[in-house]
Amino acid sequence: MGTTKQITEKIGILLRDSKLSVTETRVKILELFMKSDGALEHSDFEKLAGKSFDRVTVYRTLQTFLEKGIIHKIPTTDTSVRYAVCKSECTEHHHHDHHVHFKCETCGNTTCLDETDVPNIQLPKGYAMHNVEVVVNGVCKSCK
Amino acid sequence: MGTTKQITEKIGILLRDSKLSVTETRVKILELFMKSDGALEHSDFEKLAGKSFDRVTVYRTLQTFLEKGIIHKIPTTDTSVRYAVCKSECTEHHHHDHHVHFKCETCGNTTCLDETDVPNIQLPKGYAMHNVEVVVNGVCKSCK
DNA sequence: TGTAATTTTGCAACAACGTTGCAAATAAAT
DNA sequence: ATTTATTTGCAACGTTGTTGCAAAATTACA
Repeated sequence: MGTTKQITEKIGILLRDSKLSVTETRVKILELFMKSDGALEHSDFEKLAGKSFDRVTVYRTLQTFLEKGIIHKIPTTDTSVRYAVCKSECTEHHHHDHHVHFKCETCGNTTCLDETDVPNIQLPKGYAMHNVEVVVNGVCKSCK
Repeated sequence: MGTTKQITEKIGILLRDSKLSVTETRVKILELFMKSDGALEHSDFEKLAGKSFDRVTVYRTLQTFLEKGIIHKIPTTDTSVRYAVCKSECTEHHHHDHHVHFKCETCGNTTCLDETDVPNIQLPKGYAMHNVEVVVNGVCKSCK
C-alpha cells in the first residue's frame, strides 16, 4: 500500500487528474478511503480523522468525488448511503461498477470483491439492462 | 388479481395468519401494495389512498410487516427505503428474497422479477453466503 | 513571490426524515 | 356488553441532508 507520503502524493495526482483543487479536506477524506478496507458512510467522516469535518463539507466533497468517478455508491437496505473508491478503470464518463459487494453480518463492514465477477442475468423480453448491482450478505473471512 | 372484495378478504386472512389485528390502516396499506405493480417507499403511503395516514403509523406498520415477513426491503443507492410484498413462500422465519429487482431509469419504478433467477456466485475462499441481492438498472418493458 | 481570480469551506438557518412516550381510540377476548 | 390488549395519533425531539452567503484557502498569473 505504500508509505503515508506515497499515499499523499498519489492522492494529489488523483485530484489534479480530476481537475480538483487539492484541499486538506479532500486529501483527508481520500486517505480514509485508502486506509479503510471497507465501504464508508457519511457519518464515518465526521467522527474519524482526528479533525472533525463540517457536515456540509463532507456532503459536498462526496458529491464531487461521485461526479468525478473517484468513488461509487453501494446499495443498502437502510437509509444509509455507503461509498467506496472506484477501481482505476473508472472515470467520470465510464464506470466499471460490475463487481460484487459483500456485506458482513457480523462486523457490519461492506467490501468490494473486485475479483468476483457478476454473472450474466437473463432478463425477460423487453427489458434493457444498463447496470447490475450485486450485494451478498454473509460472514466475511475475518469474522469466521 | 380479483375484485376489491376478494382482495380485502385475502388481506384479512393474511393478517390473521400473521397474528395481527385487522385494522383500517393495515388493510389500506396492504391494498396499496397489492394494487401497485412496483415497490413502494414510505412517502407513497402518506400521500396516496385518499385518506392520509399519520407518519408514525406508517413507519410502525411497515416495521411490523417486515418482522412478520409480509414485505421485504429492496436495496437502493440513495437514502430511500423501498418495500415490496413477499411471495407466498416467505414467512416470518424463512425468506426467499433470492429474486432479481429491476429499477427503471425512465419511470423510476422498481419491480420484482419473480421469474428471473439469481445466478450462482462464486465467492472467494473463507466467505459464507447467506443471501444475495440483485438490482438491475435499465429501461423496463413499459418505457421502451 | 505577491497579488488577483477562482474555488472551497464553514456557519446559520431550514426542511425532511425517522423515533419515542403517552393518552385516546380501536380491535379482540370473554 | 364489558374487560383486556393492541393500535393509533399527537407532541416533542434528534438526526440527516440542503441552500445561501461571507470568510478562507487554493490556484493562476504577472
